[in-house]
Formats: sequence, structure tokens, C-alpha cells
Amino acid sequence: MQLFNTMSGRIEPLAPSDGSALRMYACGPTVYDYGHIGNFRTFIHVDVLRRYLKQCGMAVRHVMNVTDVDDKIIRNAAIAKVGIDAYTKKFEQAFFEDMEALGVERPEVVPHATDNIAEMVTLIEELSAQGIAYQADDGSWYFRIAKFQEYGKLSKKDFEGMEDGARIDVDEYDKDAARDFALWKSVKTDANGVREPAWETALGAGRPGWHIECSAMATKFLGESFDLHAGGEDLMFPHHENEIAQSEAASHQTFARHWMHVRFLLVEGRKMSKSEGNFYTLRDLLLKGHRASAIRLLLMSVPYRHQLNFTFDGLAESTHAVERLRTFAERMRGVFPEGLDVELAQASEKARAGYDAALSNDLNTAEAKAAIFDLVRAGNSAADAGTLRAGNAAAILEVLERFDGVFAVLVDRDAEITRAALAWAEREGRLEEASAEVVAMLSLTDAAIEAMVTERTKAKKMRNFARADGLRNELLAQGIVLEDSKDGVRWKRK
RNA sequence: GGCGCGGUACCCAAGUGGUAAGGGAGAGGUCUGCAAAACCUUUAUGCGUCGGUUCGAUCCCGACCCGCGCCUCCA
Repeated sequence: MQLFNTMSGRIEPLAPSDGSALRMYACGPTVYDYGHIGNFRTFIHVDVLRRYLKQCGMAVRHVMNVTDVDDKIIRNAAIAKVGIDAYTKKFEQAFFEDMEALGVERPEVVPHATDNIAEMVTLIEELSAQGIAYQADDGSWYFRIAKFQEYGKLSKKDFEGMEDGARIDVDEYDKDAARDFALWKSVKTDANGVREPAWETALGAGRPGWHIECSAMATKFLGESFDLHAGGEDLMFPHHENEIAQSEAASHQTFARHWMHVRFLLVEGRKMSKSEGNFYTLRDLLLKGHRASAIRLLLMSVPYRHQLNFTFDGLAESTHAVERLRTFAERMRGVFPEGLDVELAQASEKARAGYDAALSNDLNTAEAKAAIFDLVRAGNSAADAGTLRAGNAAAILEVLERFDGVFAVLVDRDAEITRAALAWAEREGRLEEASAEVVAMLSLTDAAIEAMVTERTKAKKMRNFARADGLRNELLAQGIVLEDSKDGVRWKRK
């Protein structure tokens, strides 16, 4: 498997250096609010990577942190008048519910920043012993960038020509140099005299800086040197650069050998932001009737190194694509004459090979998807022509299963996921954000739908088409589509 | 200002030094009680613009135009 490495700027082989499991660290969420689709694009692409590695027979040890203390959390918790524990717990739970809804596998290790304060303190002490960390007058600890010659090697920034203070008000801090970043923030008291959450440590009372937690936790769970570090492109600088500085200055070893960065998504051609009015959480979309599976497919269809332009046209397109794949998979599960059509067997092998070639080549999800759709057409054509044999159907299902091992959209959990989102909205008093169609569509239970379908089939048998069509239209009005076939009636939610 | 990415049909989007994957949408057709699904046909002499290299460029080089990202919290 070949993957682009931000550090070298080249596509390079990715393999476990210890010969057993690939050790990877991915920056996780800061749990201060509900996750938006941009967040999930990154997590989905990391999921694509880990799923494909496993499919290639590689064991994976994937660590993803949860940042459960930072400025926003402290501020928001104070506003909500709850402790930061209670505050973050709610959003962390929501985050993992969303990940589950989007089919993102849970990493092997999910450490919390607040559970690893001791490790961070030890790391800062080590840096201090080497004269790289220093304490400023306010009690906070900073990293002295001048002591780390390779600073900027990941983001390819040359700080020689940059003047301190160009963008930062130097006087605002007690740092020795403007670019020096905080390792440990000494405890402060806000305008109302309320003391911030703080840990009493050898460094003084305070809380960790953002960057140190990833260095400490990655090292704790993966060692001082590991295979891959991933995250959103915005984290490249300063976050990942700072992680490298802290870790390598302390250990004198290469922190991560391979760096993967997922590019941002745009919404309708513009950067997603609350002020643009184009900011969407997963829950926003689910309540509007968009399906989790279609959102996953859309977010992963454009390869991770390309910007993705998220549009509602694109989402509708993905909805149809998922539907077509599911319809095809179901068709292949049908009964066919024994035997094997050689030409079609070659087509399914070609699709499998195309799928693997695409993903092996820097995770080209668009090409992998195209290979599978070639197979969909070939399989459907053969089934229509009557040349498809049981052996072909089995082979095709095998290819589809491999495809779905990474894409994970074939199993239909959409109604269940949307129901859960509605239940959440109800609990939160946000039900008015849901579209009327969604509420209507899910108000019918599967059993109720099936009863109506049976009744229509009866009417149809008696050639009472007026009655049959009436029932079909009634269901359609509630978002249920019927399809007649030789093998009976299928129904699905629109 | 510095660093980086991209401009491919109606829309989304792969890709390659030898003449354009895939998906969606539209149109026509097959099938069907009617629909739906599925399939077939069809939609870029063309890949931002202008030069250059080459037997040949969308793909390489240069300039320019446009869009976007990072440089500050941010996936």
C-alpha cells in the first residue's frame, strides 16, 4: 500500500516498522460541541485507511485522543454552569454516536487528555532538563523554538525570514520569542473571580497546552517512534509541527515516519462557517432527511488529498448511488442457474483488481468506486440477458463484500440512525428542526408498511388495479416506494 | 507578502505523453396492467487562457487569469 507522506512530499510505501502491527495516531475531537461534516470527512478518511490496511492483512494499532480540556471547553462549561467533566461527557458521547452512524470504526485506543496529565508533566520536565522548556513570569511553561533546529520541516516553513510580531502582539505574552508555544498554562482566574479548572503538579497549578497532550499520549501508547500520524490539513501547522518539536527534542528519535493530512471540505464552494450559514453537523443533515449512508459515501468519494465540495446535489447523487449498490447486491443474492459465465467471471475479477489497485495507490476512493460500478453494470446486464450463473453471483458478492469492508454502505441502517436522531432532537427540544417528511416517513413502522404491501398484493392478484394503485400512492405519500418484481414486492424508504 | 492545492461535459468527479473512468441529471428505447427497478443508446474533436518542448500534450515547461487552503483557535 502506497500513501502520500506530507513530510517527504512523496507517495511512499506504508508498512509496520516492527513487522507486526501498524502503529498510527490520529488527532481526535475536542469535545466542546457537536461534530460537523468537515470533522467527519477527516475521520472517515482515516477510517478508510485503517479498514483498507486491515483488508490487506495488516494489524493496526490506532490511537485517537479525545481532547477534553481546552479554552473553549472551559468557557462553554462555565456558561452552561457545569463542570468540564459533565460538559465534555455529553459531547463525547454524541461524537461517538455520530461516528457509529457514519460507519467509522472505533480506534483500538481512545485516551483522554485529562487522564494523561502525569505523562505530559514528565515530558515537559524532560524538555526543561534539556533547557528547551522554560517557565515565564506568569508561571506558564513554553517551548523554546530556537532550540529545535528542524522546526518547520513538516509544513515546509522557513522561519528565518519571518519577523516576530508580524501577526501576533508580542507584548501580550511573557514568552521569550513570539513563536514559542505553550506547554503548560498556569491557572487563571476569570473576570468574575472564578478559578479555571487546574491540576496541581510539579510544574505548578495549571493545565496542559494543546500540543503536549498528543505528544505525550502518542508516545505512551505507541512509543517514541511510530509509523503514521494523521489529521486534518489545518493541523499540519502549528499543531503537528509542535508535536514533532516536543517529541523529537525530548527523544532524539523520529516521532512519526509517515504523515497523512486530509484536506478540508467546502460547502457549496465556500469554506464552511457559522457566519456563512453553511455550517452543518451530522445531526442537522439527518433531521433534514439525508441518510447517514449517503453522507458517508459522499464524504469518502473524493480522495482525501483533494478538497471536497459538499453540495446537496452531490448528496442526492450519493443517495442514488447507495441505492443502486444495495439494489444490485440484493439482486445478486437471488437464485441463478448453476455454472459460471467465463466473461462475467473475468469482469468481477477485473473489478476486484481495479478496486485494490485504486485503494493501494494513495487511497483513490473515487477510482475504487468506479471499478465497483463497472461491475454493477456488468452484473445487471448479464442478469438481464440471462447469462448470469450462480458461480458469478457468488463471485460478485465476494467482490462487493470486499468493497463494503472499506466503503461500509451496503447494510441499510439508515432508518434506524435517523430514528435515533429524531429521538435525540425530541430530548433536546429541537424537534422543530426536523423536516415534516422525515417525521412522517418514520412514523410508519415496518410492520405497518408490510401489512399495506400485503393488502395491495392481494388487490393486484384480483386485478383490482385501482385499489392496488391507491394503496401504493398512499405509501408513496409517506415516502415509501414499492417495486414489483418476479420475486415479489420490495419496498424502501425514499 | 510567504508556502501549498486546484481549474476536465448540465452537475459531481477520476485519469494518462498517443487522443477522455465512474456517478448523478436530461433525452430516446427495451421490459412491465401501470409504475418503480434494471438494461441499451445518447450528452467534452474537448480537459482555464496564451506560448514552448515533442512525431504527438488535457497530462511536461513558462507566463497569465480565476478559485481555494495554510501562515491565528479550527478536521
